[in-house]
Amino acid sequence: MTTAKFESIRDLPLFAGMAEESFGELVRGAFVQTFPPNMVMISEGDTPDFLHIMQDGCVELFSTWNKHETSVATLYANSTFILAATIKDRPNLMSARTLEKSRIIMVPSENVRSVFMKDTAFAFAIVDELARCYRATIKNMKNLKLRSSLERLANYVLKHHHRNGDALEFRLPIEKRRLASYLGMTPENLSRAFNSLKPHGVTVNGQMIAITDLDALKAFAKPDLLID
Amino acid sequence: MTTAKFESIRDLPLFAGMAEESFGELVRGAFVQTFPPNMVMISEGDTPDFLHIMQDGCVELFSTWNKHETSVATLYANSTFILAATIKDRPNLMSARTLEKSRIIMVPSENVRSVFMKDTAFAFAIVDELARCYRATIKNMKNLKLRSSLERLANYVLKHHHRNGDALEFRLPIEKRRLASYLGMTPENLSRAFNSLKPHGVTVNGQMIAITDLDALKAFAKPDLLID
DNA sequence: CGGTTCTTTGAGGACCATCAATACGCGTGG
DNA sequence: CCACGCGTATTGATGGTCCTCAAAGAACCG
Repeated sequence: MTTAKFESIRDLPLFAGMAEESFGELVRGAFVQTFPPNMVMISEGDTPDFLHIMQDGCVELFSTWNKHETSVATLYANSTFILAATIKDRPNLMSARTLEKSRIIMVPSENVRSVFMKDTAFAFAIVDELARCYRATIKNMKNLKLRSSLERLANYVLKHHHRNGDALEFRLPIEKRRLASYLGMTPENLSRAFNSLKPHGVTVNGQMIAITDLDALKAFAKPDLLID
Repeated sequence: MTTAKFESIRDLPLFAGMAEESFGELVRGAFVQTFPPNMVMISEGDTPDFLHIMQDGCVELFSTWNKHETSVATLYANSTFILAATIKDRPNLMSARTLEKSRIIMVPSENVRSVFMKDTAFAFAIVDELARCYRATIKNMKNLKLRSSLERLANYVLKHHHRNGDALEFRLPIEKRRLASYLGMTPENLSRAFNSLKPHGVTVNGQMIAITDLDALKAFAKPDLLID
């Protein structure tokens, strides 16, 4: 069966509810591709021929304008991307590069659009995913516009504290220069910002982050359910 | 027929393709409400009971955190809002206030979700609208992260030049302090920024904006299809 | 082990926010 | 019609945040 090699994504929220037949039609003509690290696989402005689903690895979405570049998001296993561009059949607004060796399932955009019309469960899952991405981006923008860079960093530390099972010590998942770009600051400033967080209960050693005073950090960061 | 008073929205992209029966079911229990100017009708954190469709007037979406407020978007006739929150049945991420007296159609969120499951054309239209909003927000974020405040203002002027049929002179649609907030700056700085645009071919007189040198403005603003 | 990239630190400057004061616009009521 | 009050817009002075440039230290990789 040709769908066998795509079993690993069958249970993702985006596909779990759809009929077996629809899934078969969706992955017809799909293929798995492995990319080496640090490879730009999508450039903004391109028309999206494939919906991308990450099976394994790490991918950064970023954008460029007038010699400036900014990191928009970092994606890990089981993420889908350029869904919106695929659906609307419009040019991608962001570029994508691998940060590590990554295995990615490429589903032809036409399949997505045609199966969407036939399978209600799939359609609903797509709406759900789009709405989720949209809301995540709104949160991101609020974060940028309402907080200083130090506050953004503090909340980033708190968020990853939770993502690591409330561990008080964890490793940064990405390079600091990319974190800086994601947070809308320069690497130099990120370095200084980490130092400025020391009085608020955060110490840094290389990639390792340690929270020494969780209450102080929370008091400073003021995390918010409608942003974080 | 109860759908008569909703005929004005029947031709909006979101509803145009759906079956008459579905439309009837959608607007069952819907109603029109008129709000006075400067009234907060949605507060972030609220659960969305109604999809809002603006028939007439002007509404600002904004957000607040830690005593700071920022303007996210300004909506005019025929816009829908809080669609994502309605679909996901999650709390609103933004507040909404009227800037002028506004007439708004309130469609029960449950109707949206149930009709969505039955009417494929409606489902597709919702995906289209969500994808559009998502992409608009990504553009907004790129604008904020990749450009200086002066560049953002220059591109704002260019965009409204096009929205007004390429008129070289037009009236600002909103107060300057809201424009400042939308662009991520203070009113004082916006005032100075307008002055700084003079060498680039823009003069300001109250609410009136005049482009005196379109080429110079474009050269400075470097507008981009993937942002603007 | 040498080269490359990333990170850190310092000095200086650009950009932007804040505060304060004045000018402007507009609607209300005297 | 004018005076007044209120919110908005502008202008200047000042300070903070953040970027740029430069150089040194640390980590990574062939």
